[in-house]
Amino acid sequence: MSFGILNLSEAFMVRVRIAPSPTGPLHIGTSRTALFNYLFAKKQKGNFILRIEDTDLERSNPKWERDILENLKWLKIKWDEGPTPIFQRKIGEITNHKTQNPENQRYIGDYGPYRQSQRIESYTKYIKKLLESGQAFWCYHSKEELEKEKKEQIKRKEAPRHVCDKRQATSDKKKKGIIRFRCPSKKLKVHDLIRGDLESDTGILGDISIAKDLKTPLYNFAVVVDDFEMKITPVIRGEDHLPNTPKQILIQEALGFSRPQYAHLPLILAPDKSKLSKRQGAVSIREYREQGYLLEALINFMALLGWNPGTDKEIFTLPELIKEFSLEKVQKQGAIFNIEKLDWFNSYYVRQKPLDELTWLCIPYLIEEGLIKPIFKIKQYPPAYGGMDLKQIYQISETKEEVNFEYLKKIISLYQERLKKLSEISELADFFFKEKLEYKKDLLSWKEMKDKEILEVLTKLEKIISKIKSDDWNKDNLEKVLLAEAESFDKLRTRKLDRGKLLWPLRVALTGKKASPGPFEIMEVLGKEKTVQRIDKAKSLFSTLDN
RNA sequence: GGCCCUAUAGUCUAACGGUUAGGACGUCAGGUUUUCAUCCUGGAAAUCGGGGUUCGACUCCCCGUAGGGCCA
Repeated sequence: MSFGILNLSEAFMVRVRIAPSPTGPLHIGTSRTALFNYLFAKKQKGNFILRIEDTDLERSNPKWERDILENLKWLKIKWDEGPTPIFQRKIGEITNHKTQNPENQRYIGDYGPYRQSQRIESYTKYIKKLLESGQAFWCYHSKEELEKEKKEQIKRKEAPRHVCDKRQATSDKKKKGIIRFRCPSKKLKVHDLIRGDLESDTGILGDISIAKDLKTPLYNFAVVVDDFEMKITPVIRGEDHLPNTPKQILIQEALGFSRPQYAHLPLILAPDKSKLSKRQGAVSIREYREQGYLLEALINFMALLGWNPGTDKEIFTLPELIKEFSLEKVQKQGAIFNIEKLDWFNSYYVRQKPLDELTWLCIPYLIEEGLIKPIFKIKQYPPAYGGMDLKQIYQISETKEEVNFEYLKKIISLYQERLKKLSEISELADFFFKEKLEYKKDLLSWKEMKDKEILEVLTKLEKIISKIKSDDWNKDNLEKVLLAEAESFDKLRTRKLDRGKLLWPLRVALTGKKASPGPFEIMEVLGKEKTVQRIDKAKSLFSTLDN
């Protein structure tokens, strides 16, 4: 890994990065920062880098790094560089049944990420340099002493900071110390691509800590070294880093580094306007993915949180975003994460999905709820005909019936317009997979219908339906026959047409639910036998009337 | 406590000194529909407050206020 010599085209290349700490799963905020960096890089035909800031060994965990990588890939935010060109996975390899989308497996990042833990030599080099020039020093003040100093400063209404009065050029093996940087006092002007000119007084910074020892750099120092060596510009990051910027610039200047451009993005806020955190609910991409939000919806939603194209267009694909994106259109104020808008985007993209793909995406949720089980059927052929063939089918858990993908696809098609998120499918469509429906007989009543009337309707339905031939068992024909009947049936009693008297009890008998798709398409999927069975079951609820 | 950032409907935002302050989500009403959803039509809803600058301010400046971030 070397950043020493860059050729000319590289020197002028836009290179941006995100630098998450692997201390938790990929956060919505981090993803949005990643997205903006990615869009900026791609628009400028530059590179986007992923750098894992894992110097805090106690809080870092490889499992979180894996989560960050996996979910960035799922979002199709691909990074362009890395030290290890090893990350290739076999096409078709499946890690998690919920990621079972053939699209995702075609590309898997070609590189591992940069990691701070693998760049210690660089940090040591520059810490030594500052120590030698006297711009940094060892400080051995105890926690108690620092605490006391701070309290007194607050009492005097001064900025809390440490100004060391016992600076040591070399380390003292016997005592536990820390390396600090002496911040020069001056007025510092910074131009921010989003916020404009900012000015601050660095005199109040004191002697900031930059490393625990020669091999353990602290955040503000490591960032400066990394961004310089990786030739990052502009640094596009969250607004929470704004106060760090002057510190980092002073360190840059002490080291003789060039200054990158800066762009500080507005924060994503919880509904109570505080910084979005775990306390307010789901904040990781993984959680949204598992709930059945589509990456298209998440990307589109995140892009519009703090950015707008300047037109009324709201629906954007990733390539369209790359085309339209610019930092000038990024907002200054924090944006509240509005889940209702996300839901709207998601239901939009669900409706746009090709049905095959949507079915693939929904099946895992049916499996997870235990409604169906995936099973493999092996067909044996003589060797000359290829030996054997593996076919995936599904078994309905309750009835042990075997159904194929096409059957599930028919069911999913009924819900394409009804799903806000994929996870809802099992609750909405469970009646297709149940042996017995659980519902109260009152539910069969449309408006003020009495038991006697309901029974009459059900009997009539059963009679008509059992006459329909299997060959004619399809939605259109069922609709034709039953609608005609509904009209003549109703005309006998009331002047105003009310098809509900026939269709509501029918639909409830089939589904056991007060809301569902229409009865005709449901009947088509269920088939004649089950349809008749279910009407019969509904009739049996009124058995006392019969006698 | 110190420093910094921000301010248009409930929410995301448009209007780069002159518009009946526009769009989207949500919400409400109506239509289509057996129900739900989709779809269509329509409605309610905003420039934080006070001073300036200007013929004219959502827009520029100042002071408040409110919210947020960082530091420990």
